[in-house]
Amino acid sequence: MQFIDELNESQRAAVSYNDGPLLVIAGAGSGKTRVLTYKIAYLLTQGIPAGHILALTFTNKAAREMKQRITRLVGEDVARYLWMGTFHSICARILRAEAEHVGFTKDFTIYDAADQKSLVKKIVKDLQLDDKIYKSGMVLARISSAKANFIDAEAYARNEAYAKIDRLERLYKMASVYAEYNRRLRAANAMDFDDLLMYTVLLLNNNPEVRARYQQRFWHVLVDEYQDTNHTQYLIVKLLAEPQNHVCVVGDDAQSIYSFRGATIENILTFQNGYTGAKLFKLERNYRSTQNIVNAANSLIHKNKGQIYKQVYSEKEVGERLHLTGYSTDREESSSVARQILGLHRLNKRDYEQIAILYRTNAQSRNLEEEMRKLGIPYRIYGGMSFYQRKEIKDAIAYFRLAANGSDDEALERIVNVPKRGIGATTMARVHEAALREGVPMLRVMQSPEVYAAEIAAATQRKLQAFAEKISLFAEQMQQLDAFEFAQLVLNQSGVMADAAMDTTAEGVDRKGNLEELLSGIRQYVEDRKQQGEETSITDFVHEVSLLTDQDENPDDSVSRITMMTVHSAKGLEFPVVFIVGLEENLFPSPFCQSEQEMEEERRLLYVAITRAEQECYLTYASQRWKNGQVNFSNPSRFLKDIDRQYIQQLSAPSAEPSPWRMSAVSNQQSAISYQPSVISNQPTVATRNLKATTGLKPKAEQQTIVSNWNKGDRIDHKVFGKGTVVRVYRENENDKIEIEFDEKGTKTLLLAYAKLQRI
DNA sequence: TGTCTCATTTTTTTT
DNA sequence: AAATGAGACA
Repeated sequence: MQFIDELNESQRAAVSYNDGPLLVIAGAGSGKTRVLTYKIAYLLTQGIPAGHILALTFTNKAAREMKQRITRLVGEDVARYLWMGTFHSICARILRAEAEHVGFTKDFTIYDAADQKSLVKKIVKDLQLDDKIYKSGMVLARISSAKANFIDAEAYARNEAYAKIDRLERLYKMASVYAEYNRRLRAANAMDFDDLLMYTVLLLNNNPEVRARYQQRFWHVLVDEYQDTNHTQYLIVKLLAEPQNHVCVVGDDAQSIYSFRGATIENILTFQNGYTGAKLFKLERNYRSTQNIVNAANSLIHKNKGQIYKQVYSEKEVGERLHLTGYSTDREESSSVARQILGLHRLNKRDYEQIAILYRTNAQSRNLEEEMRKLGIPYRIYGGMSFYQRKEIKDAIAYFRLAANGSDDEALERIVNVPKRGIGATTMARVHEAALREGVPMLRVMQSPEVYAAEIAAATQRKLQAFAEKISLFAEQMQQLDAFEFAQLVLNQSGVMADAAMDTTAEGVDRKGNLEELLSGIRQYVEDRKQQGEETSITDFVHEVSLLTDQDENPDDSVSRITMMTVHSAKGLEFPVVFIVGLEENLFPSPFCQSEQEMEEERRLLYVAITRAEQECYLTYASQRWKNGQVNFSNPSRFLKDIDRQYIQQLSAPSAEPSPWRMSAVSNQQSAISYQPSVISNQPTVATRNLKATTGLKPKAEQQTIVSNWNKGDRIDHKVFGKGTVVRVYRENENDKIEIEFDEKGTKTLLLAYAKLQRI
C-alpha cells in the first residue's frame, strides 16, 4: 500500500473509508479521478477480486484512462478483470448476456441518432400526424427525457407533467408516438441509447434471480461524474449495489452541465437520503490551476444560488490574471487568437499540445479552423463529424448490421440502394407498407415480395430478391469469417468499394481512403482481440463501434496540436493554456435558457471552462458575429461581470464601430440596392443570399452565393448568379471595391467566376 | 427512378 | 452557412 502516501489527507480518508456508502464532493482539479483510481487499487489490495468491482464513468475515454492508471498500480493481469466503462457500455454488456429476459436477442442493434430520427419521421407519417408539429428533434427529446426518468410509454400516457407540456406544444398524440416508437424498435430488435439504461432497470426489476446474480457479482460499485447521472442511472446503481450498498460516488455539483440530457443534480443533493448513513467527503484543494484562476472561477460560481457550499483553493503560484479581450467581429477574434497562439508557441515555447480553445457551440470552430490553417498551426477538433459518422463508413457498417440483425430496418433502408440498384423510394414505400401490415421485417418482404407485396412489378421484385439473397449470403459467411475477412468480403461484393473506386473526384478518393481505413481498423481490432483470446466476429466489432463517440477516436499521430472543442467535451480535461471564445450574450449563455436554473447551468459551464486552465486563461468576445447566415450584434456575456475584477486583466475592448462592408447587387445595370451591412473584417468577404427580394433578379439566378476570403485576382467558385449580373461590394466611406461579373455558362454545376479587386 | 432546382428552417451542449 | 425537403423534369 505504498501508494496511499501519494494522497493528501482528505483524499486518503475517502480512499480508505470502506464501511458503507460514500459521496465524494470533489472540487475542480482536486484529484477526483485520482481518488477513484486509488480507491479501486486499494480495494484490490484488500483482497476484493477485480471481477467484483464495477466502475461507471461518463465517457469511454475516462474509463480507458482510469483502467490504464490502475494497471500501472496493480498490473495488467489484475486490472483486466475490472468491470469498467460507461453506463451505456456496461448496460449493453449486461443486456446482451440477458437479452432474452427483456425480449430481445443478443444481437440487438443500437440505433444511433440518425436511425432514431428517420424512424420517428416514418412513425409520424404512418400515424398521419403533422410533421411541422411533431418535429423529429422535439419528439425524440420528449422520449429521451421520459426514458431518462424511467417513464415508459404507458406511464407517459398517465403522466400529467408530460401531458401538460405536450398540450402546450400541441403534441396531443405524443404518448402513442412514444409507444409506437418503442414497438418499432423492438420489432427491429434494436435499442436506442436510452433503452440501454431503461431495459437494464427493467431487467433487474422484473427478474429477481438475474438481479441477485448481478448483485452478488458486484461487491463494490463506483461512479464517476455522479452529478451528470439521470434518474434511470440512479436506479441502475441502486439495483446493482443492493443490499450491501458498497457505493462510492464522486462528483461536483458545480460541474453539473448535462441537465439537458436528463441529468439531475438531485442525485448528488439527496444521495444521503437514498443511502442512509452515507458519509460525505469534500475535496477542496485544487492541484491544477494557479490561484488567480481558481479564485476567478470561485467568484463566478458563487453567484449561483443552488450549490453545496465549498471553498476550492489553490496553493500554487498566484499566476497571471485572466486575460480578457473584446473584438469587433468574430473573424477578428479568431485571427487574433490564432496569432496569440503562434506567439505563445514561438516566443514562450509553448508546445501546441498545451493549448486549447473552448467554445459554446460546435459551429464556432469553423472560423477558428480557418485561421489556424492560415497560420499553419496544427490543430485537432473534437466534435462535429467523426469518422464513424461519414456516409461511406455508415453505409459499410449498415451492411454489417443488417447481416447480423436481419430485422434492422434502418440499416436496410440506408443501403438498399447503395450502390444504385434501381430500388427507389416508391418501391421501398410499398415494402415498408407491407412490412408494417404483416408485422415482419422489411428484409423478409424483400425475400418473398410475391407473398407480401404482390403489387410490385415482377422486374422490381427480382431486384429486391437479389438484394435479399446477397444479404443472407453475407449472414451465412459471417459465421465462418473473422471480422476483417468478412468486412473485406462485404465491401467488395456489395459494390460499395467499387463504387467509391470508380469515383475519381477528390471526394471519391477520400471515400475510398476512408473505407480502407475502416478495413485496417478492423484488421487491427481482430489482431488485438486474437491476442486477448477473445471473439473476433464482426458483430462484436459493430456492437463496440456503436457505442463509440468522436471523443474516443485514436489520438492518431505524434504531431503536437492545439485542441479545439466545446466546453462540454472539455469536461475532465486540463490544459496549461486555455482560450474561451465567444463570451457573448445569446451565445454563452445560450439564448435558449429561459429559467434561472438553466442560467445557473450555463454559469457552471463557464466554471468548467475556466477551471480547465492550469496557468493561463484567455477570455474573448466579439460585438458582431455570423449566425445562421446573418450578422448578429451582441453584448459581452453577463458572466464576465460575475467574475471578480481583481482576477481579470482587460486587454482591449472592441474599437469603435467598424465600417462594415456593404454589398449591393446590380442586375443588368438596374439600380443598385444596398444589402444589409454584413461583411466584416479587413479581409474583404462577400456573402449574398436570397437576393431575389432585394434585387429583382430573375428567379433562376439568385440563390446563395458565397465568396469568401478574397485576394486580388483570386478565382472563385460559386453558383450561377444570372447573366450579366454584377455584384459590387464596397466599404462605406472608403474606396475599396470588389466587383464580380458572372458569365452565363454553368448549367448544373458551379460556375467559375473571376473576382476583380479594384480601387476606384 | 434519378437528378436538379428552389425554398425553408435552423434553437446548444452528448452517451 | 448548411441541411433538409418539396416539386419539376428527364
